[in-house]
Formats: sequence, C-alpha cells, structure tokens
Amino acid sequence: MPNSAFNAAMLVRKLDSVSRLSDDERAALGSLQGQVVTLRPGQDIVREGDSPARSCLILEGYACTYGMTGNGRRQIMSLHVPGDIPDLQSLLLDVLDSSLMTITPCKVALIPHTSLRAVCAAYPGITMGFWRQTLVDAAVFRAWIRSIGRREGVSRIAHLFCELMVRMKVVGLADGRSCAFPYTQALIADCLGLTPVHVNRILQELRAANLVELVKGQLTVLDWDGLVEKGDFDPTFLHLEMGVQAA
Amino acid sequence: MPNSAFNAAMLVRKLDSVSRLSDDERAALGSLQGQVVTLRPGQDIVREGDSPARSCLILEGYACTYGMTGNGRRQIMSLHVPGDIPDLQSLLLDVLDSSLMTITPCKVALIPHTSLRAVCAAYPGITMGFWRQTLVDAAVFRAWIRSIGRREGVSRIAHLFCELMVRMKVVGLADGRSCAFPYTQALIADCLGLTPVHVNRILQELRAANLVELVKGQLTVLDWDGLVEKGDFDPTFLHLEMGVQAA
DNA sequence: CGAAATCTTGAGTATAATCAAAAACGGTGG
DNA sequence: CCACCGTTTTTGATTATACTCAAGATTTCG
Repeated sequence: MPNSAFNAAMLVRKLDSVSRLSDDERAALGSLQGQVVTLRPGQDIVREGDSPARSCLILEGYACTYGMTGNGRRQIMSLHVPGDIPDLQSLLLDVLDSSLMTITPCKVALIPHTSLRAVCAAYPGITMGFWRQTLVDAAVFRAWIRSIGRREGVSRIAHLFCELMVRMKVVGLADGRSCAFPYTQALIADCLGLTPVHVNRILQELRAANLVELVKGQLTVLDWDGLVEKGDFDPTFLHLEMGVQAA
Repeated sequence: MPNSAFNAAMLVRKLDSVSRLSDDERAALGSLQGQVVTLRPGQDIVREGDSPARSCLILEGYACTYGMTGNGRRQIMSLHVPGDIPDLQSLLLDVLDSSLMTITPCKVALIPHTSLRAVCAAYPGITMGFWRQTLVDAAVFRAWIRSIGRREGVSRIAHLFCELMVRMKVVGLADGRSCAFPYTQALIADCLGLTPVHVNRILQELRAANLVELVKGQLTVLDWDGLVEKGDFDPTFLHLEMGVQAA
C-alpha cells in the first residue's frame, strides 16, 4: 500500500475559499499523502461499524453515504462529489454509523488519520477549515431532514436538483445550466424516502412542466426560477461564500 | 448585558468523558463566561438568517432546532437537552440555516464567539472536543434522516423514544427507566414528519403494546427490548463512550 | 374556576406504496 | 452492425399508510 501524492488542489481551494490559508498551510495541505485507489460502481468504501484509520478524499467520481433499516430498506443520507471528504468524521468518531459507497467508477485518496492529525496539530487554520467542512455537511443533513419530513415528492426532487446543481457549480463541474447526473431513479428514491415508481412519475411531471431535462446521465435545468419555486429552495444551507454564490 | 460565570461542570464533563482534558484545559473551560438568560417556552433563541456573535449553552430546560417550509409547515431537526450547545456551528458558519426555540422554560448561557475562539486557539484539545460534539450532532441528523425516510410511523416514534432515553441517561436526567418528556404530540409530529393526529394514534398503539407509559410529561419505558425492536434502534450513532454506554 | 392548549375520536381522502409486467436503454460479444 | 443480456425506466391497477377536516373531551395553568 504505497502512499503517493495526489492532486490536492481541490482541497486547498475548498478550504482556502472560506478563510484564507497561509502559504505554509497551503503547502502542508498540498503535501498530504495517501493511497490512491480506483473503485468500481456500487462498491462499499467503508461500512457501518468499521473503525477506519484513514479518511477518503474523492478525486473523481460520485459516491453516497447510506444506511439500512432492520427490514432491509436503504436510506441515502448524502451524495458526494469530487473534492468531498465524506468520512472525515472518522478522524474523531471511532465507529462509523453509516456506510460509504461508490455510485460511479471512482478514484479516491485514502489519507491516514495520523497525517491529518499532524497537519491539524501544526496548523490550526487547517483544523478550522476541516471542522467547517463537517459543519456544512451537517447543514446539508438538516436541509434533507426538512425536505424529507415536510415536503411532498415533487418538491423534494426539485430541491435535490437545485442542491446538486449548485454544488456542482461550486466545484466547477457544471457547464452553464447542465451537469452530470449519474443517479438512477432508484437511487433518488433512496435519497428522498420515496419509491422508484413514484420518482418516475414525479420526473415526468417535472419534464412536462418544462422545468428540467434528464437524458443520458445529464441534468439540464430549463427553468431555474421555476425549479427553485417548486423545490422551495434557499441555498443558505450550503454556506457558500459570497463570491462563489454569484458564479 | 453583564457576563457572569455559570456552572460549566456539565460542559467539562461532556468533553472530558471522551478525550481526557488536561487540568489547564478543564480550568479554561470552567472559566468561560457568558450572559445567563432565562427564557419562556416557545421563544426563539436565534433565528434562521441571523448571524449571532455568541453560542448558546443550555443550562436548564429543553429546546429544539427547527425550520419552516414555504407553505408554512414546521420541521424540527433536533431536540436539545441540558448540556447541549445547539448552535455551536455559528462559531464557523456566518449565517444560521435554521432556528432555535425553547420548548420549556430555559436557562441558557450565551457565550461570546470571541471567548470560544480564544480557548480553542489556546487549547487544541478543547477545539477537538467541540468539533467532536458537532460531529455527534451530525450523526444524530443522519439517524433522523434514516428514520424519517425509511421507517414507518410506529418505528419512528419508538426510535425517538429510545434516543431520548439514552441521551437523558447520559446527562444524568433519567431515573431508572423513566425521564422527563416535555414534548407535545404536535411537536413529536414536527420531529418525525407526521401529523399530530397520527402521532396520537401511534402512541395509543405503543401503550396498548405495553411498551411505554406517557403521563404528566414523564416517559416511562415498560419494555426496553420491545421498544428497541419496534424502533429498530442501534445506539451506535450516539457515539457514546464504552463507560457511558454501560450506565 | 375558566380559558387555552392539548389530546382524542370519527369519517372521508390523498399521496405515495405495492405488485406486476412491459418497454427502453446500455453495454458486450459475436 | 446487430443480437443479447441485465439494468433501468415506464405503465397500469390496487392498496395502505398517513393526511385532512371537524368536533368533542380532557388537561393545564393562570
């Protein structure tokens, strides 16, 4: 398991965009090492109950955090895009309370907790940056609870579309008004507490209303304002910087 | 607005129980100052959109984090018991994405972010302790998403009862198998994405099954194993220390 | 004691789930 | 290029869980 350098530019930009890092801090982040592995779709990276000694930075591809219920139903708690560290919490929490799975082929860097702890100890600014990331994750969880708990199906899906569109723009993966959308209807159902059949019918509704187009794993928003309205969407919970919001 | 000392023993114990703090760190935490205010039930402490300069430690009473949807429905994302700092995230996130409200009369300490930042800067162990707390909060959010998204009504309520019972035990507020339960059925409904009427019917079901007793704002668990079974409850997500779990 | 809040009950309904099967799509190999 | 396979999407019919509306009973608290 050789550790190797990887492109930490995404990570640096992400933390730096919020509270300016010093040159030293940027350098320290950039020199983080980790094992880079390539994974097939539908593969567990870590599982509920595990106590991993590394956290996972997504370099390429899409993943999700999920958990099962006693009667075998799946609930996805979070979708992850490149630049995310979905299990950063395992740095401080010993046992994982949910599993992490790839959705598409993925390239991820597994960074040892020892290294992460070392940079945190040496650079408090990095600690704060990481902490802040996990706080944004928590804010997204709150938004999902609000959506799943109190919005009806159409609204939940519209809200998710808005969220993903904005997050993809932030990491530079949205091209104008469209972006990759590698999620099956069954997966969307597991995100939003619905059934695949119902998701299918709602998608038809959204298409019929000329709000979105969804072909070949590509999501195109035809009417952003309309979608925001349908989804009751307010991007506050993503805690974006002012500069990023405009873009 | 005079700052005054308050009993930070709860806070010290909470952080100390996980990763041992040094004497210096304990002292620093203990000497935190804040304005202590008393609040009536149903009062907002902070609101979505606010940018508070202080975070709130609950000394006495019960509170909740909530948000509204566009059509005026309320979703509660989190219930708070004494010892919690429900809006600690505002230390690093500028704008609140949800509101914080008292449920019962509360005594809270409003601790300036400047003070919190100062102890964090001086004592990395405290930073890690606070960070860890917010990570546990996030784990609870994930558990709620799983429950609301994929469990049916009875199970959701049973799960919430289990969660609250365990959390109350942790802070020493549960007496054997019963604890204070100051939540109305309408409030439970807003936690779990249900209607008050439906919550009422489910409670009758749980009582008929001899799982719980719920009288005069007091919850008594008659059959813990049965309740755990009904609620599909696994306490992993609370990330308790081994010592605490046994108790 | 009385008003307001909370809980309870009943009847009818809607949203979304379930079950089942057909059509379309995507990738593979001949 | 096309046939084939598994996956995903789509459609239809039926059902269940939970919602809505409305009103009465009970509790709580001043």
